[in-house]
Amino acid sequence: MIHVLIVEDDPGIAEIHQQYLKQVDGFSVQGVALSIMEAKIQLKAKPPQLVLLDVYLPDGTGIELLQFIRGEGLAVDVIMLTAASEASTLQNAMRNGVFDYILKPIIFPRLRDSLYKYQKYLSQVNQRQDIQQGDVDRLMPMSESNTEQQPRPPKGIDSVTLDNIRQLFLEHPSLSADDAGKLIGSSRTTARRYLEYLVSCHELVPAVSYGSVGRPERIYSLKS
Amino acid sequence: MIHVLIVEDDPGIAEIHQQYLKQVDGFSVQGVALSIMEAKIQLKAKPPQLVLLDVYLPDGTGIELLQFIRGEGLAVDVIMLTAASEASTLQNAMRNGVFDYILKPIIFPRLRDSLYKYQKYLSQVNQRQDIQQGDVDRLMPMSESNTEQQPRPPKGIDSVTLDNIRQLFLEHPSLSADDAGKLIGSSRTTARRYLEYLVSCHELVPAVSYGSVGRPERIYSLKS
DNA sequence: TTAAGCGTGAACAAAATGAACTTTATCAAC
DNA sequence: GTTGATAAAGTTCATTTTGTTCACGCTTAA
Repeated sequence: MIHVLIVEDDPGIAEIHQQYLKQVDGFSVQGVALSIMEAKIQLKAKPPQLVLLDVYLPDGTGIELLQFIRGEGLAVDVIMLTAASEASTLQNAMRNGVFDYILKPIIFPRLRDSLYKYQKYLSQVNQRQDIQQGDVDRLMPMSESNTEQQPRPPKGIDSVTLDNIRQLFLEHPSLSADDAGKLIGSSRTTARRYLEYLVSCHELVPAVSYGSVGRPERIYSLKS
Repeated sequence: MIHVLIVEDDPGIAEIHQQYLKQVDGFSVQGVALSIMEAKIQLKAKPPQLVLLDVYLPDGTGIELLQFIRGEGLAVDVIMLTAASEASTLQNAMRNGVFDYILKPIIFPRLRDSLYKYQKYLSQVNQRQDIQQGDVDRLMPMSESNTEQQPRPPKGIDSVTLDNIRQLFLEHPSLSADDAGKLIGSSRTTARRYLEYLVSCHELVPAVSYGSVGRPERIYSLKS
C-alpha cells in the first residue's frame, strides 16, 4: 500500500483528489495539508511515500515545498497537480525530480495512469539491488523510449511539413491558410490541412477576419 | 551552444569525455573538475547549462554535489556518468532531477543520444512560455508508454555503400533518394535506406519539396 | 556442396499533395 | 427582407512520390 499526502489549499479540490485516490488500488490517503506549514509538519511527523502537490498555496509555492523536501533528503516522491502552466515552473519541478506533472483541471484517467506508473516504478526499483543500463533506460526520464516516441501524426500529415508550419508561428503571430501555404511553398489546400490539424490539437486557435465583401478569412494564431 | 562542465576524478576518463563532447554539434566543454571542491568553485564562478557528473569522487559523492546544486537553486541540468549501479543511487539521482543516468563503461552512441535528447528538450522548453498537458507528457519522466524500444543495430547497412552515400554530400548540398540512387548506381530503395539511416543518426536532415501536384519529394541535406 | 546470413531492388501498397470544383458566409443594392 | 455579386472556405480525386515487402544472388563458414 502506498501512502499519499495531498497538499492543496482548496478543501473542495482536496476532497476530489481524495475521492480519486480511493478509486485506485494500492493507494491510501495518509493526510491532507492545506498549506505549506501544515505539509511540513505532516512530512516530518510521518513521511508518506508520495505527495500530490499543488503549486499555488497560501503561504508559498509548491516548488518551495518540493525544494524543502529535497533539502531535507526525505525519501519522498512527488507528483505535481497544478494549474501552473509556465514552462519555467515545469522546468524547476523537473530539476527537483518530480515524478509527474499534471495540469488542472485534473482528468481522472490521466491521474490514474500516473499512479499506476508510479506503482510500477516503485516495484521495479525495490526489486533490484543492482541495476544495468537497460533498467535505467526503462526507469529514467528522457531515456530512449520516452523522448523518441512522438505521438505519430495521423495519415495525411507529414512530420516535416508539420514542423514547417509550426516554425511559421515563431515569426508570424497569425496567418491565413493562403499566407501559410505561400510561406512554406505549398498550396493553400495543404497548408489548410495542417492548420486545421493543429487546431484540432489545440495548438492553434482560429479567428475570422471580415473583408469588405465575400466570405470572411479564417486566421490562425498560437493558442494563449 | 550548450556549455558543459565535466566532473570526473580520473583525468584520463575526463579527457575521453571531452573528446566525445567535441564530436557532438552544439556542445562545448566549459571546464573539467577533478573533485567536488573544484566543481563547486567552477559552478559558482560560471554556471554551465549541463554537468556530466561522476558519482565516486575523492572528496565525496556526485549525489552530494547534485544536492548542493539543487540546494543552491542553480539553473543547471545534470547527466550522471558513473559506475554506480546501486538502485538506491539511481533513485536518489532521480529524486534530484537528473536528466539521464549512464553507466560506465560509457558507450559513445548512448551518450550522444542523451546529449541530442537534452538539446531537443532545451529547445522545446525554451520555445514556449506556457505549456499544455501534451507538452508536459512529451517532456516528462515517466509519461506515456514505457515499453521497450528496439535496439536496432545497423543491419542492412553496408559500410562501403554508406561511405558512397556520404561522399555524395561533399559535392551535392542536397539530394532526393532518387538522385542519390542514380549517383551511386543503386536503386532508389537502397539509397533511401541509407539516407534514412543517416537521418536517424542526426547526420542528415530531411526537407520536403512541393511539386505542382502529387506527393512531395523528400530532400536530404547535411545537418546545419 | 550445402546452409545460413545479408544487402539489394523490382514490384507493390500506401500516403501526401494541389488543381479544379462545390459550397458557404459576407456585403451591398434594391 | 430578398437577391446577387464576391471572396474565401471546404472537398474531391488524379497524380506523384514515398515506404515496404520479399525473392534473388552473393558471400562466408562448415
